[in-house]
Amino acid sequence: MKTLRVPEATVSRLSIYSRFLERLDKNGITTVSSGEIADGVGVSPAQVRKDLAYFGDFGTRGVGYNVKDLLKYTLKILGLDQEWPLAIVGAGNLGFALCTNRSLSIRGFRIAGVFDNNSTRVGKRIGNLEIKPLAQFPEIVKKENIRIGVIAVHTSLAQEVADIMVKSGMQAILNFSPATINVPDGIEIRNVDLSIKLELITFNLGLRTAQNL
Amino acid sequence: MKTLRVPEATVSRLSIYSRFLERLDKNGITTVSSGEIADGVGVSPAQVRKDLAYFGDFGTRGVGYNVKDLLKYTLKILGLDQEWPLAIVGAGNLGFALCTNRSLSIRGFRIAGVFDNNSTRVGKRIGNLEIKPLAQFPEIVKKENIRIGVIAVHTSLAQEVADIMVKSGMQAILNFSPATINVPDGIEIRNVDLSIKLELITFNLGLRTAQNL
DNA sequence: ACAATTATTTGAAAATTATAACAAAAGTTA
DNA sequence: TAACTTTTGTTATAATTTTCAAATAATTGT
Repeated sequence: MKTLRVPEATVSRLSIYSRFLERLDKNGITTVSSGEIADGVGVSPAQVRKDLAYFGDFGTRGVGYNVKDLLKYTLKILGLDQEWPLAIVGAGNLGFALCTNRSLSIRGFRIAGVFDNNSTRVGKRIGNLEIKPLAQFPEIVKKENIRIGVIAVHTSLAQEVADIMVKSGMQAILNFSPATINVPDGIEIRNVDLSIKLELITFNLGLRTAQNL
Repeated sequence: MKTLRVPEATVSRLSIYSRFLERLDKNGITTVSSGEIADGVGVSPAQVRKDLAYFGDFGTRGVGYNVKDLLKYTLKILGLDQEWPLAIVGAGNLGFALCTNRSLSIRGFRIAGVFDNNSTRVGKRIGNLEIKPLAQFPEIVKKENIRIGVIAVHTSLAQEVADIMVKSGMQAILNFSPATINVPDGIEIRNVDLSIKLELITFNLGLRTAQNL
């Protein structure tokens, strides 16, 4: 099988294209050019074509891309032609926000379990989901066939939670804490860091004032 | 002034090094080598040295880096030797989570204003902060000297909120909605997308099953 | 004081990623 | 049908980023 390596940045942009296509489709637009996609999401047309070319010839020269088809392809490529159940550990404010976040559910993610060890939280409900004690994590993720775990606990507990996730057979972990998590090879770990982007901003604003721009 | 361009990836990693150093310092460790930093945060030692070298010669050959000093330098470089007041628009679950998030405050960010147009939310308090109507945004950010706006509203309102932020003189915007935001040149926009990383995961898990790894 | 060791600097090489240019294909018009 | 326009897919070029390797500096132990 020819599995040419795709840059991660390309996959991330594919997510963005995909959502843009969703919007076009919702607005009844049937055809779109690389240039229009580029304008819509803020990249160059060449980039759009190059990115899509990794996965196949989806367009028609002189015409552009069929919105519905390309949307279907991008979703398929991203693995979003199926529902992905998630297990969130940490039912604090962030965990709560994630559970109720619409942009996740729209894209095919379903919160299938929320866990916490804080006794004031366990037993309470978020939507129609009951917060379970962490001890039930292994059992529930097995029953629900969950492969992706989400860490939404405080930094100091993050590694511990990750270990439990690994032991319970999670194949991928999305970590919202600023901690650096260690996992065995073969397990995918991704971090969403709330302050890294802010620090990128302060770095740049700092430069700006330094140079009086 | 010699302002050699620093890769964005380098700045992001600097944030990570900086937090690692904070932890070392807290544990009373005074000296650290590039290899130890590398192990701690999951990059290569060469990468650590190269990244730090953009900003100066902080290390001593044969010894390594002084933790306290390097921490101070990294914070300074990132602009975190001062407090940054933030204005959050959107007091839903995500906005609430951001307001109460400790990892932001630890790094010198202070939520100086929370805004919403939902009348069920306006007037309520998050901690010791009162949720204000969006109409008061221009006035308050001026008074509080806020340069960074945070978008935590639903996708459909994101651009509108960004426009208000720009008009009110924000120099940078951190956008938590999956919308693509357009801002004039000179204004910095950064996106934190909750589902892009998840879709990167599903892409990779998809490949994995496709190849039976 | 000197060798041995450790670990940074520095600069070059390699790899990766993005940009630009262009030929090929499809549709359109005369 | 032939010329023209549009827009893709692809190849080539450029820029960026990471890795590697040699040179240098400080420390420790003998």
